Amino acid sequence: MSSIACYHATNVNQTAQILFPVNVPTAFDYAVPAGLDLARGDFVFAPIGKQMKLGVVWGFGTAEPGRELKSIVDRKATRPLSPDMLDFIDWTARYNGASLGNVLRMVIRNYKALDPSAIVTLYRPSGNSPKNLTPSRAAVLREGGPWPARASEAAARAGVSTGVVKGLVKAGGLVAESGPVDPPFPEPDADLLGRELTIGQKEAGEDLAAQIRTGRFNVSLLDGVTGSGKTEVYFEAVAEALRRGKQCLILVPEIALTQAGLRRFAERFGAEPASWHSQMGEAARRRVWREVAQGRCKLVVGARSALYLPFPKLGLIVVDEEHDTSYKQEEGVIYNARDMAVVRAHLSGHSVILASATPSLESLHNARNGKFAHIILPERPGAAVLPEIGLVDLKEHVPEKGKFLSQPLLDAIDVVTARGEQALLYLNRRGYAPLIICRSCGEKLKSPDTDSWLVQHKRTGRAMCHLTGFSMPMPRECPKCHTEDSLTSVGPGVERVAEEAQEAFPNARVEILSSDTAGNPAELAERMRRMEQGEIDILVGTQMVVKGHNFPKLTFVGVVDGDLGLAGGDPRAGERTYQTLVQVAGRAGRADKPGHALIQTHQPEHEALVALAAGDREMFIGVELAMREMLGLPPYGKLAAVIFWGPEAAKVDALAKKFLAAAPRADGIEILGPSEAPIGRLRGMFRRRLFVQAEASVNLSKYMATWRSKIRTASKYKIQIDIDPQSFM
DNA sequence: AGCACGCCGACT
DNA sequence: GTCGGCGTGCTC
Repeated sequence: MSSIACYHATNVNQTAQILFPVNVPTAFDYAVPAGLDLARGDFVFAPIGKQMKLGVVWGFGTAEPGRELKSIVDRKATRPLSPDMLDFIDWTARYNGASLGNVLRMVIRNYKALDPSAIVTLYRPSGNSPKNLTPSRAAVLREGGPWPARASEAAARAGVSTGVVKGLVKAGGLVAESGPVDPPFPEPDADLLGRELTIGQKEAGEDLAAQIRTGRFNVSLLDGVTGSGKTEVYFEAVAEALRRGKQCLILVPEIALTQAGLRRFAERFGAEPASWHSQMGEAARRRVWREVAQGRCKLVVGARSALYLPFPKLGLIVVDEEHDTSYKQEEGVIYNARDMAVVRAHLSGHSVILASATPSLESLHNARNGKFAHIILPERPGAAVLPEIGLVDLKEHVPEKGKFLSQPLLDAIDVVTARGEQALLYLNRRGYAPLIICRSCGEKLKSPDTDSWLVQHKRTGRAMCHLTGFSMPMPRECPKCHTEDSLTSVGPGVERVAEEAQEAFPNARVEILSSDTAGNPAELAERMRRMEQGEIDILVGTQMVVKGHNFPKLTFVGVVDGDLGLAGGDPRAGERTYQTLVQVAGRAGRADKPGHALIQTHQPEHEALVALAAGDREMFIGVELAMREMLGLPPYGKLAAVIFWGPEAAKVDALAKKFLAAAPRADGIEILGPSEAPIGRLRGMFRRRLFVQAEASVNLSKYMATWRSKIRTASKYKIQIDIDPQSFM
C-alpha cells in the first residue's frame, strides 16, 4: 500500500494521530500521504468508519510494520489550533474524566467556520440624496441599516422588496461593494474615556493592569460589594490587554448576558463586543467562531462554553460573578468553567480575573494563601453602606395560620410603601405551593417515575414538576383515594406570597418576577423597566431578581425563607445561602437612601445568618473554612461524586456495590456510600451515589479514571463521575 | 456524530 | 413472511 510513497524519504513510515470531534477516548493513527506537510493542530480530513470527517492533528509517530492504516486525505488551509489549545483540550479531558473527542467537539462544533466567509454584494448609503426619493426608497435609507447590508436584509428591515434597493443604486442613493457575508467585528477602542472612577477604583484598575503587563500567568480575585464598580475596574485590565494587541474573554453567567450588559461594553470600548451563548443561531455562531479563530475578534462576552473558543492570542479572561453555580456544566462533558479558565490561563501564560461581590470560599482561600492577588473594592460610590440586615425568628414571630409573612416584615413593607418607596420579597420557590397533599389519605403528588413533588401553579391552573418539566391540569380529586376537593397546597411559592402581600396591602401594586411569569426576554425587560420607574410597589421574586439590577427606589428587602439551603447533606449549602442572601440584601438602598433587609428564619443562631446580620464576612469565612478543614472538604481536600443509574433498583444497587469493591487501594482516600441519591428516582431511572474524598496531595482525577476503567457496565446501566461536584442531587 | 447491526411489532 | 422502529456499539 505504501510502496508508491517510498520515493519520498521524508514521509516514509510517517503516521499522524488524528483526533475527531466524536465520542472517542483518544486520537487515531493514520498514514500521512507523501508530500503532505503537517503540523500539530492542523485541521485535516480523514476517513473514519464509512465517513469522511474533519479532525485535528494531535501528534506524530512511525508506522508499525504489518499494520494497515487508512490515510489522511487532505489538510485544510487554515490557521491550526494553537499548542496551548491542544494542551487545554487534553487537560480538560483528563481532569474531568471526559473523552478527548467529546472535548474537541466543544471546540469545533461547526467546521464550516473554517472556510473564509463568502463574498457577496453589499450596499451602503452614498451620502448623496437620490433622484426621485419615493416613500419606499426613503424607508430603505432610514431603516435598512446597519450598513453595509445585503439587499435582502436592507429590504426586509425597511419592509420593501429588493427591487427598491437595486433601484436606489441606480438613483445614486446607495453604493454597491463586495464584502464578506459575515462582517468582522468592529475593533474595540481601549482608550475611549469610560465612566469617572473613584480613587479606590483607579488604584484597583491600575493593579489589575500591572498584572497584565507582567505578560505571565497570574490570578486576581477582584472582590467588591454590589455596586462597588467591579465592571468598570476590570474594564481597565481589558483595556490594557487590548492595547497589547491581545484578545479578551469575559465570562458571565448565562442569564446575565443581556443587551443592557453588552451596552456597558459598547460605552467603554466604542463597539459592541461579540457575544457567545448556547442558544445562538448557526450563522451568528459561525461568525464569532471564525473571527475569534482568526484573531480578528478582540473582545468576547460569553457564557461558560465561550471558554472553548479557539483564541490564538488570548491575553485575559475575566470570570464575572465567579461564585455563580451556573459555571458548572452538569451534562455531557462535566466541567467548571471558573476552574478551567484558570487552567487555560496557566497553559497559555496570561492573566485571569475572578470577580465577585461574594467570592467562593475556594477563591478566598487561594487569596489568603497568596496564590491569587486579592484586590478589594470596599466602597460603594454614591451609596454609603450595605443595607442593615436583621433576622426575624419565626419561632417568636409566628405568621398567621396559612400565611408566610411575619409581623415585622409586614410592618417594614408598610413603612416603605407609605413613603412611596419599593419593597422586594425574595423567595426561591416558583409557583404557588411547593407541595400538593391529599387531606384524606395523605398522598403527596409526585412527578411520574420521579422522586420530585409537583408544584401547584395557580396562575396557569396546573401542577408542575420543576425537575422534569412534567405538568398536568390541577386534578379535582386525589389520584390515589379519589376523594373530591381533598387536595391542598402546602408551603409558600412566589404566587402565594404575592397573593398574601396583595391581601395585606390592597392598594399596593404587587407583581411577580420568576422564570414562569417572565418567559421571554422582552417581557422580563419590561417588568424590570416598570420596577425601575417605580410602577411597582412590592415585587415578589425568585433567584432572577438577584442578578445585577438597579432599582433606585427599592429600600426594603424581605427574605421569606432564610432557612432554604441550610439543611441537607450539601457541604456548600451554608456558603450558597450566605452568598444568595448577601446578593439579595444588596438590592436594597442603592441610591442615596440606605436600605434595610429582614431575613425570616427558624435558625437565627446559624452562623451563616449571624455573620450575615453582623455584616461580618470574615467571621463567616473563618468559621466555614475551619469546618471544611476539619472535615477535609474543599479547599483543603478533594471531592468527587459517582452516580449510578439504570432501570432496575436491585441492579443499580449491585452495580454500585461492585464498583465499590473495585476501588483501587490508595492512601489518603475515603469513600462514603453508596447510598440512595436525594432524588432516588428520576424519569423512571433508579439512582445511587457515592462520594470519594481525597487528601489535597492525591491526583483524584487519575485515581477515578483508574477505578472507572476496571468496571464494565451493561449498556442500560450508567456510571457518571463528577470531579468537584457542585450539585448534590 | 453517523452508520450498521440486531432484535421485536404490524403490514402487503 | 418482510419492512422498519430505535437501542447499542464502533470508528485507526
